[in-house]
Amino acid sequence: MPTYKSQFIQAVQERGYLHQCTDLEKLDALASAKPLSAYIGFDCTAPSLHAGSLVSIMLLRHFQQSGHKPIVLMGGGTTKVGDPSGKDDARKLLDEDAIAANMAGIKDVFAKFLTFGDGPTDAVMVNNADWLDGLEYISFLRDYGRHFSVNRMLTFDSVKLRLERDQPLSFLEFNYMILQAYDFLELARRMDCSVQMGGSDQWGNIVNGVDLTRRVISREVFGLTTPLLTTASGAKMGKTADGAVWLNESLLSAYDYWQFWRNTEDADVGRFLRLFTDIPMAEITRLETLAGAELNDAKKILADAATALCHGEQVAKTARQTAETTFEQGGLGDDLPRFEIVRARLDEGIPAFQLFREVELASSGGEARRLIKGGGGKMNDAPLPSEVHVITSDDLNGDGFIKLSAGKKRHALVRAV
RNA sequence: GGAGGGAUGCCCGAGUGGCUAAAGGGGACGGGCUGUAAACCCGUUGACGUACGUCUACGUUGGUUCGAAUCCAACUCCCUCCA
Repeated sequence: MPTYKSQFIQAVQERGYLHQCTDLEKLDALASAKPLSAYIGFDCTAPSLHAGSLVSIMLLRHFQQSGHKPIVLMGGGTTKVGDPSGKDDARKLLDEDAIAANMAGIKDVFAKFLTFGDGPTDAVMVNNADWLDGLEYISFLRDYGRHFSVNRMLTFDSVKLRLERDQPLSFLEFNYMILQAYDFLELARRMDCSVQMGGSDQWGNIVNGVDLTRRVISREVFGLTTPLLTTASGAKMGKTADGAVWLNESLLSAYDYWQFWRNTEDADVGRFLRLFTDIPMAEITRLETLAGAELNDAKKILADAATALCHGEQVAKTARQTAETTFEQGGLGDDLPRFEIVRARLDEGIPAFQLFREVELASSGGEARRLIKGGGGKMNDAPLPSEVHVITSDDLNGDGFIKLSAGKKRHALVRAV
């Protein structure tokens, strides 16, 4: 493994963030010589970022820790166009209100990973709507459109793959890469930004920005991409039972977030420790030599560290305690979802399938029935004899709770009020 | 503007008048094995009802028929070729 002069490239290399770079040696030399600015763009297509974006966020974090200035670019403008990369269908167009709401949800996360402020290496956040919204069509085409070759644009994966599969690509989406390229130029001008980073699916877009910046202002800027993350068994990274692994606690509880990392596949533990925690390399190297069941300890450390970054130390600790009481002692952790049921109803009795739906362990009565019939529904850790079994206040345990479980991992607590 | 092809459940994809809540696969969920892992094996996978059952569904709207995802008409969107 080669060694690099700059702390940043060294970290990027050894922790597994590097997929492609437009000129690694030169960027390394530059990064060791002076503080740089680098940006990553985030589109506002959802009310929160999810684990898939975490690689990018962590990359900015390392960048800052290495003494450089990270720029978070909110795609308030580009989101209106829609990135065609890696998709067969055009995303449905979001209106301005939805974009603004999404952006508000996304913004908060960054404060946990980066230090914002006015200092030389403090992170800043900008919104490309600031310069994209006011563009004038004809002058934009004349000034910048002439630098883009359609012949070349057609060869980029984001476009080529669509066309090859006979999937529609609107002219609107076709323009996305031009706007993203323009973003880079604009940031180079405004903030002396010299690096754009992003996921490997952004390579084409990034290269376009590098080219455009060179052509228009004759400045050399760099692109660096991270590998596309999948789990060792090939699944897309960032899914839980209920969907995406959101970073906002309002969409995914810290306990579920902790659980997500705790359930990492064996083969991914080392890789994830490098990418998603600040744990020193020497320690990681030691942790990943653990074998068999001992690897579970490494998974807990991974979950602790990742959760602490996103939700705070204390929250991570509580999540861990809940997991340990729930799984290792069969108890009731504090973080399990709780539901209150009116005592009178419970005295009367509620059919099991009905209660399962109410505590959100099943999304419909039918699903709850199937779950219980298939032996996956438990009350107070005992399998339910039938989906119509009536649950009453007699089932409350010594602490005044009824514990309901769907499978081994999903639990909820019911209390009478 | 003209000619042809297409739209099916979370996704892909079969199905050309009743036996179709719709083959098959993927995904997801549950069970088994384990270490809260992977791989593998088994099961489930529209909603509501304890159940015989009822309702909603094959792009949209109408029509033919005892009966339509399947036939007809119009419309919407997409693809291909021509102008």
